[in-house]
Amino acid sequence: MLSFSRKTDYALVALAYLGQQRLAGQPVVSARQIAEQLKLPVPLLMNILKDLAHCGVIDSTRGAHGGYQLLADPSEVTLLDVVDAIEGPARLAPCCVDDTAIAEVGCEIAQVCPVHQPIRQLNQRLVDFLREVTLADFALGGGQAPSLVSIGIEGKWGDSRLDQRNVYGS
Amino acid sequence: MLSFSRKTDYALVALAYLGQQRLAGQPVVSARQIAEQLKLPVPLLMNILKDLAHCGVIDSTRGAHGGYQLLADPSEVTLLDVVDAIEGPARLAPCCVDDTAIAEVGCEIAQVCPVHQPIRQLNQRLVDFLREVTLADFALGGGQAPSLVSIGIEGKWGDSRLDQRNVYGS
DNA sequence: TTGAAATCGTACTAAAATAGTACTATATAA
DNA sequence: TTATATAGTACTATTTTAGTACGATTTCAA
Repeated sequence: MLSFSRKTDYALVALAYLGQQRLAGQPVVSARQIAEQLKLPVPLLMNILKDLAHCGVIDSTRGAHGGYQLLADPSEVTLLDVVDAIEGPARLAPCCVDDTAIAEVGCEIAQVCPVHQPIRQLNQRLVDFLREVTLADFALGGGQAPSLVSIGIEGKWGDSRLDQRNVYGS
Repeated sequence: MLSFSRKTDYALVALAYLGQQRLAGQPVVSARQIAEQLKLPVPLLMNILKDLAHCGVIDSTRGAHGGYQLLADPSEVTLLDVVDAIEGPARLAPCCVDDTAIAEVGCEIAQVCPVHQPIRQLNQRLVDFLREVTLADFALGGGQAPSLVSIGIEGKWGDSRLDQRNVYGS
């Protein structure tokens, strides 16, 4: 539906939290602690953090007193990195990326399809956009969110809430 | 997955086709004809066209010799119109639009969530972006695609293909 | 060396959204 | 009156997403 998956959503919240904790002098945080603070299901969050670690967005330390921490500066981590880590390569349509897969499937209207090229161009703009936005834009006190304030919308903090993340049940 | 649904995809192809037909002097086209030309499942395409007509993007004529046609100039129809018609209001997360629904659900981390406001701002940028792009950008010969060529990517037409739309089986 | 706390990897199940179908009613033109 | 077309609605199947489970591995500390 042209929206982030809930997992990407969780990832952003978790990453913002990691950013806060680093500023507070406690860079390494366990999945359990994050989940408890943000009221997220623990095993799901663990999977998300695993993905993020696997893609190099965060660093993981095993064993007792282990946990996760931000690797790079928040302004170095782009929204594209996060989306790619959780949802796979961002693309408006399969044909925007996966040429071989298309060939396999064999789209019959190849000679007719009027939207292939425009959609690829759109996709490129989307990707560029996702690369512009960084974690610093999502972390309280972690930056001035340049690419966000540039649109002239500056709501106040404090009445924040997310959506239907599963904080009301299990 | 931050992508168009297949139905939106079909909608864009169909709309582009309607644009072509109008230029060719045959503005009114039946769903069956569109589906045959573009190798799309007829009943599904009909549902899509119904949605588009319902939202005023296209006009429908019933009865024999009836069909669908573009209402406005392609440069007047935005990508946001199409996405809204097919997928409902575009939003990166539920909390970007639906404040009452959030209240019902009752997100427990309201006082903590660090990403609510940034995501809403992002969403606003996305919506603005979708409003910039028009059908003219998708119709062959229907315009110079200003918002697309502006990124400097101009592939040639002709080797177009879409993705796994169901053109290879039923 | 043992136990607790943590991540790693993988596989599985459940739920939700999407894709696609079916059918009846209504309108229009010949 | 018949053929062709959309309107509306409801249903089913498929795919994707969300969430769970579990055994293995690493680390620290007693």
